Amino acid sequence: MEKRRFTLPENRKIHRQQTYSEIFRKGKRLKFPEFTLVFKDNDLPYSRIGISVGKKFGNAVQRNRAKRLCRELFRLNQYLLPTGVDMIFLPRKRLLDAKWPALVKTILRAGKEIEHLPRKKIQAR
RNA sequence: GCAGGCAGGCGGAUGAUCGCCCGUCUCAAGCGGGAGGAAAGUCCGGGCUCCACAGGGCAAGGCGGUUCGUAACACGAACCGGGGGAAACCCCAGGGAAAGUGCCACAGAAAACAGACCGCCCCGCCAAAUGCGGGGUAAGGGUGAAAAGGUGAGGUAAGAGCUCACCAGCUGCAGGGGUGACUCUGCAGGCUUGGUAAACCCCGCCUGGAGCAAGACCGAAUAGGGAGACGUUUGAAGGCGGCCCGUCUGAGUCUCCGGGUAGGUUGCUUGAGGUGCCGGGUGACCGGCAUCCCAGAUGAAUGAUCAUCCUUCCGGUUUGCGGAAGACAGAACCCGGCUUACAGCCUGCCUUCAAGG
RNA sequence: UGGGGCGUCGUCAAGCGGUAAGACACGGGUCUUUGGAACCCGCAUUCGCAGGUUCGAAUCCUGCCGCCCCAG
Repeated sequence: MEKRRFTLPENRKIHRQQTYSEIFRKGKRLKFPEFTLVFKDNDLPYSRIGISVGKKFGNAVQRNRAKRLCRELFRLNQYLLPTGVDMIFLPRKRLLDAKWPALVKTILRAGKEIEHLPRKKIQAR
């Protein structure tokens, strides 16, 4: 079995404001108790991650923790999630009180739902 | 021991696995480093950078006991003065109200060039009392946050700093102490001049403006500016081609310069630096020597998971065990302060009370 | 980073040193067979919070807290 590396290079992150607005405009949304996920197909051989946490969420410590948890969720489960998808995490307040196994469960369920949706689109074409 | 005051410190620990950012010439590996006492609020003061600037004044804003400390401060230290507390100790924007102007509600006679409601006293009118009129007075009354020195004696028609003694306070002078704020003692004076300047104001002192998104450098694509060269029946340039010839298209093409957007680089971390020892100073702090290099991100790193231990709580209670929680809070150019938030714990000194020796 | 503004009853608000207006809403009452309307009465001892100045502070000063808006 090939040894997999759980790294997160710079090009797996979404940086540009334009990309964010595009995903928000054209992407689909999935709501979970801990966070909302906005996602859209990209034409790349890998998936990318973006995180958006507003000022209302809390102070800097709480915002940072939310971002780091989301990033770890994506990084550690990147081979179990569909490829070629841009996804933006919108954390909710409950994320900070959630337990790690529950979060993993949620992200895997999200991955399955995403995988089913684009296939329908491909078949329709 | 209880209660309290002051000063200072810590801010969970260790390991494993998977990651992130920076440095080590580049990539990988390896190695080294990777949030705080407040990093916070952005309330002051500086450094640094750019712009402006002969000198002086005004305006505006800030500060306000004194002397030190400091790069500087609105900060700190010591002291002085005032206030609070039984004490340790704490608090104070703490210059000027005998330069001027304003304000002081209600109550009260009167709230500030002093004044007269009730009183008290004298005189006149009336036979007398009451009453009325004229005058003197500021002791007593009541109002108020605040009422024109206090007490006693003399004095008087009644009284009054009108006079005297003592006390409080003011001004001036002299002397002693202190660098000084100030304080102590003595003498003289007028007898006493309300509060408010975080009301206007006066006096003294301070302040040029912006901010690292400062500033510097590199710089696409597209559009456009300036200069020059070669060209438009004597054909520049481009296509075909390794190149020349040739042939086709054909009116612009090429070079240089300057500005400059996206973006990138730099500023960017060695500094009024930390730690230890010694010395000076009551202290803030300063000096010397040794030693250390300790985050530099930029759509923004410093994390996650799992163990073991520590602290606290709950169930349980002999131990064990099971479960939960671990404050406030995240660097953004860098320092010095101030202010605010903070679970729990530790250390030293001091005060009061209680008990014992 | 720099600058500006606002917090007063449940809501909208006036007041800017001397007892905190008013409107709507709400509660009670009068009137009416009942409801509405009208009228009367009631409704802010934390004026965002904490200190200070003053005899006295919503108002003046200082420090916090929250919200909103600009500029680059």
